[in-house]
Amino acid sequence: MNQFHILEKRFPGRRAALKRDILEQALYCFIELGVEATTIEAIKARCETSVGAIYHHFGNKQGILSALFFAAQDDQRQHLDRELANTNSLREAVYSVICSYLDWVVANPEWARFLYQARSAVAKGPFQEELKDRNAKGFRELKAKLLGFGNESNSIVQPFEIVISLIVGPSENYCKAWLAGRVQTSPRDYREEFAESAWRSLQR
Amino acid sequence: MNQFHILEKRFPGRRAALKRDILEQALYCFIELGVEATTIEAIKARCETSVGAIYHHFGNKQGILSALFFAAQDDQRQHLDRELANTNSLREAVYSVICSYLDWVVANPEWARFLYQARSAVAKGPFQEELKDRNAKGFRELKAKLLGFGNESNSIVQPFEIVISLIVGPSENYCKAWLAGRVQTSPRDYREEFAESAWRSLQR
DNA sequence: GGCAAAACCAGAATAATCTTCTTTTACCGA
DNA sequence: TCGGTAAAAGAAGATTATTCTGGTTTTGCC
Repeated sequence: MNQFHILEKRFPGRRAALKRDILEQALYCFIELGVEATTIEAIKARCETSVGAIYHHFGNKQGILSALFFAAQDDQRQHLDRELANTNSLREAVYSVICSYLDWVVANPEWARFLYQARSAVAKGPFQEELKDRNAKGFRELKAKLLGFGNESNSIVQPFEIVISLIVGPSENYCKAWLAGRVQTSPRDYREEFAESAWRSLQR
Repeated sequence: MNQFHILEKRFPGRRAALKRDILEQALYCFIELGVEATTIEAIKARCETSVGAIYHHFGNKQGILSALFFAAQDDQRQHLDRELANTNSLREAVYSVICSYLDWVVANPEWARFLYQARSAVAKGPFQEELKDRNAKGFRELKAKLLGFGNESNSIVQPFEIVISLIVGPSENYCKAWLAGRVQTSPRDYREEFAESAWRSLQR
């Protein structure tokens, strides 16, 4: 199982082999050269196919970018959902949001790097609506889960608007720094610190 | 004083008028259409100049992007430095980091939006080294300031690596959400919450 | 198996875009 | 005023994205 199980899961089977290969090589290019600097030609060369095939599968460059982006985001969200499913208290839920995030980034550093890099491009591209819908759905579900612990949820400080920022903000910031090489220690090593710290920051 | 005092300060004088205008229109395009989608042609059209003039001043598209990016980042940093200069305790320093950040974003929403959007493009482009150096310098200085409060600084929880993430992570996350329209309340209204919350999260 | 329809793939042709180059013009100090 | 340097214009060239046309393979169905 290599790091491309994400693609295998999303585009399974023999028929989609080239599709997966294009995406895999495109991911490499995007990470290596940056989104703007990777050309269709470069992707084509890496997987020894034709521009026709690429455009057949993805329509245009944004199509490749978006397919990769949504695949990664969905996998991340699935991972979160699995962790979140069997939590029975607010504290557990907060811990699992943070830990599942840190774990996913450490397990999929290339994908994480790509997610950070590509977000703004996708947000401006032809799939901006889909991105908005997905994000809105994600936030709605997370909100429902966090507010679903009855009385305990009331202990949460202040308006809910800022709660998610308080929970994931620090972890997100640190993961970016780690992926950029600005700090060395793996985010996993700080699970406790981030989780505990987030929990404290929620108390009034 | 419009929102382009940042440009006036950085490229002053009559001679630089076109230069500023190009940057101003380019900023508009980048925000409106996204970095990838804005063409030199579009910028040219907006300020009624020629491609020759644009390339004379900036060399290439990345040059425009980087000039804007560094201008914004420097202004933001100057704002931080001014706030930070007259703080005399760790608590005050933490507060001023957060408040100066929130204030700057609210005062310059277009620039802030642009900063978030353009970062990854600059990080991959021909000015990546300059970006790295600037960031490294910024972190070094902030670290020195925060650790310069003698005994008080020792009360800070755990390794310093994660301290900056704990401080600015939530604010940053919330500002992005606000600029994207996902939340409505101005970041300024949550100054106290973010500052207090960050301070608490630092205590052991 | 045989057939039609759809999906798939290749590569040349086209169009959009970036960048360079040459020429002209404006500015400023001596 | 004059000479030099910077500024500006716009045509020409290079790169890159996208389309189009034609052929091949796979699939669903009888």
